[in-house]
Amino acid sequence: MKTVRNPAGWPATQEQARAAQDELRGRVVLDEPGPPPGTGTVTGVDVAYDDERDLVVAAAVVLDAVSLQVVAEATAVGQVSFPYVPGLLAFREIPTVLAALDALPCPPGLVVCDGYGLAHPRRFGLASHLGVLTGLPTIGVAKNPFTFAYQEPGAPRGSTSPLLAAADVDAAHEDAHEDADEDADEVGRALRTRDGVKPVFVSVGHRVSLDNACAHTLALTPEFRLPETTRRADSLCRRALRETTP
DNA sequence: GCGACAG
DNA sequence: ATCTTGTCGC
Repeated sequence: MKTVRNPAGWPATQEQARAAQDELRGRVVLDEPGPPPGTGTVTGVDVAYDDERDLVVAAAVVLDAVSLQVVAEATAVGQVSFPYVPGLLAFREIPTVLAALDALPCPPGLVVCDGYGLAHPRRFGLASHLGVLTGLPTIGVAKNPFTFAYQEPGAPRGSTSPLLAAADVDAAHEDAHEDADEDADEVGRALRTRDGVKPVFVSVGHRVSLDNACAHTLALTPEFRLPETTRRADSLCRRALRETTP
């Protein structure tokens, strides 16, 4: 496990980071359904921080999509090079996550991120960003709704409700249709993965439809609220952080 | 101006 | 994210 360096030209300021998002956003592919749920492999990525030493450890864990058994895993260590700013999470996590993905001995298949994709202030969250940089199909599964409005889904597992972002009133030309409920965009879904338990917040990253993103998330939550991919990656990067003693 | 704010 | 005791339940 070797330490990572940022890609050349990686943004150093918030202004550069927002500009990078605005430019890369156009490369997101939204018209592909993505791999069918229950086929191939699914990979979870997550990171853990050491504030004392400004270290970040990333983990990538590949699961068989049917058995959810671990097929492969890898970790990477990096220096934290960006502060936590809501909306700019990717610039803190992605360089080390890329290194962990590179260290895998097999293709990742669908990548499940801890955070957002389209459900983002500039429609370019962590999952979208990772997808554009790798070309891989990605989705985001977040634990919190951020600032997006949503109705509480029904109590049974599998229930959903749209995550709504206020539409751009200036560009929407709402006058063209008088229908109600046309003044908001569905940027993701609140998805109940366990009966009566707080939902997770699913959004598309890259090259996956929202329906498929939700189906994958349900297939990954036979027992717990969070996807098995996220749980495995979370425990691995925490363990790797504990065992990192420079 | 003030509050809210993925991880 | 991370800091943390006990507790309830399978």
